[in-house]
Amino acid sequence: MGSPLYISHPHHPDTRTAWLDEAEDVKPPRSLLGLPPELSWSGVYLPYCNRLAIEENPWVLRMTEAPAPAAPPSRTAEPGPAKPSQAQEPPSGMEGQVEECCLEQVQTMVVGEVLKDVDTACKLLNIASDPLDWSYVHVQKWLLWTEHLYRLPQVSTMFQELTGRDLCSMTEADFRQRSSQYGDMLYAHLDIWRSAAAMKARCPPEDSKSAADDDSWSDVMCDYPSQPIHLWQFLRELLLKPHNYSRCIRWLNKEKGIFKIEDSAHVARLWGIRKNRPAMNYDKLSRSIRQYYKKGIIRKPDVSRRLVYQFVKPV
DNA sequence: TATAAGGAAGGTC
DNA sequence: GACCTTCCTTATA
Repeated sequence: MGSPLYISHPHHPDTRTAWLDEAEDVKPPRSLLGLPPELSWSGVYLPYCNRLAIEENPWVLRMTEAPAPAAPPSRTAEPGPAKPSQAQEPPSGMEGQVEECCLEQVQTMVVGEVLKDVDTACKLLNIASDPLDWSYVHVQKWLLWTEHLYRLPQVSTMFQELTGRDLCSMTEADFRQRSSQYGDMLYAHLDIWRSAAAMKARCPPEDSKSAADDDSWSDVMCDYPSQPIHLWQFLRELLLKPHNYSRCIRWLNKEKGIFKIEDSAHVARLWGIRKNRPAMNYDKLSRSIRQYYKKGIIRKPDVSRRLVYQFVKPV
């Protein structure tokens, strides 16, 4: 694998370890999200990398390469932020090496998760991972996706007729000018994507593959190269990413291929984004699923239940 | 009211 | 023609 990333915060040195120490249920300051007080945290659904982006927001998330492995344990990508361990008794000898090793492993793991999440979104949206390669349509897809993930109001209209290159050339102030409330969040999110793209470009192919391939996801994609995705494939892809999508669709019995759509509107919206069908809803999506009955791809389980379907050929 | 089932017509590739 | 998408009616929990 290439050089590990060091994710630091220019003004809040504790933030990095703060979110590393958090459990699954990370709750960034409400004010940073611009969340109305009536919106409960249970309504905020964010994949790992997006929680990361929001956790840092509206500050700047910096992803920089760590120095060479031989660097001292207290190394940082830039001067200033001191790690929490420095405020305590400095570890020495074996203990310090173990701590440093663990920290690097965690950092590598986190970066891997970020890369995987970006990779997942790229495949679901069918867009390039590098924002510089995005067309107008790709930018709108990414914006719709971001709106969806962050439960933002419609902000994509503020960024119309922009290519990815246009977007990348914009400053944070430009983003704020177009959306005073969410511009900084979008800017931070885009920054993560750009950093991830830069990382992928630097990593050897086998490394980027290992970072972005923890299950049969890539198998699904490789089985159907450059073909329009089918609904059943899309659903399976969501199911194969429980880390990100278990709140909207999940296996009830993976061996038998039985799954349940937990949030029909959410899944329909994801499918609509993927297919550029803004008017997609569960009524239409379910009609498409039912077309699979005759084809022997999906059926209702023996004991029919609402929103529960079964792949005829389990994964 | 939301979901399920399926007919019918039309669009896109 | 395959694969949806859209719209529709009817049935059910």
